[in-house]
Amino acid sequence: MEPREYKDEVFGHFARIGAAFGHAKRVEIVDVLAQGERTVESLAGQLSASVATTSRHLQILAAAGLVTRRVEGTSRVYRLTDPAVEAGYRSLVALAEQHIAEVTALTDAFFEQADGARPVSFPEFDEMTRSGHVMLVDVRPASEFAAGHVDGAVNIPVADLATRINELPDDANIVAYCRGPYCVMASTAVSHLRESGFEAARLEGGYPEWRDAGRPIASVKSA
Amino acid sequence: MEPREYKDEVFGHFARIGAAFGHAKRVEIVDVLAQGERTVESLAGQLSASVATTSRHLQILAAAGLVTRRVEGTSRVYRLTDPAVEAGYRSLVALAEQHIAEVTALTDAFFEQADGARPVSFPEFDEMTRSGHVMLVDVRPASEFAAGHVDGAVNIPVADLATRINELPDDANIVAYCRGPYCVMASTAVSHLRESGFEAARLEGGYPEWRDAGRPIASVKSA
DNA sequence: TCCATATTCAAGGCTTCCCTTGAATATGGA
DNA sequence: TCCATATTCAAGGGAAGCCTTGAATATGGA
Repeated sequence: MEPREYKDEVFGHFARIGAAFGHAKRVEIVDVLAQGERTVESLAGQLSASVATTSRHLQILAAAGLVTRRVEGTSRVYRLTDPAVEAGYRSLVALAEQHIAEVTALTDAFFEQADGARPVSFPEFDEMTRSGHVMLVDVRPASEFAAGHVDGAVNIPVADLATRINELPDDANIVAYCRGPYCVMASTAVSHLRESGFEAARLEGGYPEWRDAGRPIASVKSA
Repeated sequence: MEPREYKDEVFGHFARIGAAFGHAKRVEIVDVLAQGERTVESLAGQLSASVATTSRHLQILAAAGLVTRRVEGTSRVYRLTDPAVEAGYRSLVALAEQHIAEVTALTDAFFEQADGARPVSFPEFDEMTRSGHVMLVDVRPASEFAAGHVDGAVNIPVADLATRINELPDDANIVAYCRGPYCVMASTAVSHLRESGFEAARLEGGYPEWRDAGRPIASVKSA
């Protein structure tokens, strides 16, 4: 084999990984799977994409070795192959944040108009906790909460918020979080809560950022 | 802006970075630029690609914020925007090595037939140094050697090897290195040296791996 | 066995990307 | 000023990727 041929093959393999991250829906799949495993249909709903398209994207990710699956009844449950995939995804995001000014501008603008509130940083959250009654709400789906959550948080998935809003004390400051700085669930929850008369704000980072900062976490043991 | 629309935009930006890494030639460009800056023409030669194509790829990388350039006379000298780009590239490579079995298989097979010699690991190199006369040769181009090299190495670019072969002592064990485990220059040099009757082997890692292992390095100060 | 559910496959039309060729632009020096 | 050099741009053909639709496959339960 000629050196040129060898190089094209090796770099071609590297490029396959890059290309796997080269479509918005596939990046979103990785983002969601980083929180826990999912069936095809559940992912399709999350992505607002058809099941067939989602299945195709999952196959591309699987061909690049980024995801694997497990059969459970008639469903196939996909998950990230290993933690290195999430690490790779995070370095991709870091590059995007650093080099594409639009990402931060877009994010600031979206959340500004979505919930009209400045996010609460971790130190600010600590301060709020010391000075008053704060309730921390994890608005992700129950399965993600079970896989790992901020120690002391209460799980109220954003889908259930309307029916469970009576569980919230009137006098508390409510702080909501979800999957991370680009996840909109906490923002949606905050704007609903504010419309219902609560004091509410969104935590700046989500569960992965909290965990990676070495802060206390917990998970639900399966019975 | 609707949440779905926002997500598509943000993940679309992330995907732009992924897509920038989604072509073999572009990955190779990043690999080469990680060793030091280069002009378009010089890159084109290295890639065995036309200047126009290389220029186009560089523009795609620049649009993703991965490279920038500097004008020098009639040339434009491209470089990686910052060290985070190399870090991102390395995590891509790590994913490929871990998940695509073909990469390691291909690499082993290629070097086996290319120089027929097992590469020398860093500990083995230390052992060789202790027990006998070893000459370490950096076969990369002079500009890359100048930007940083293994402390104590001698620079003989692979292109000059034929004319400078008389600089090498007959009785030494020669160990060659270049840009890394996927770089073929050291392998080419080793097979030439062996044909000329020298004892020669290839170091398993290249300069970046040596440096990242915290081993002693040096660089040439510009006069 | 038969049906409902979950996923994958196949065909198509549409868009995007890639490379080649040849022309256009810009810079430095004769 | 004029030319040589280095890079970028523009147009066109060919390949690859994406999404939709509808059919095919596989599993669990009635």
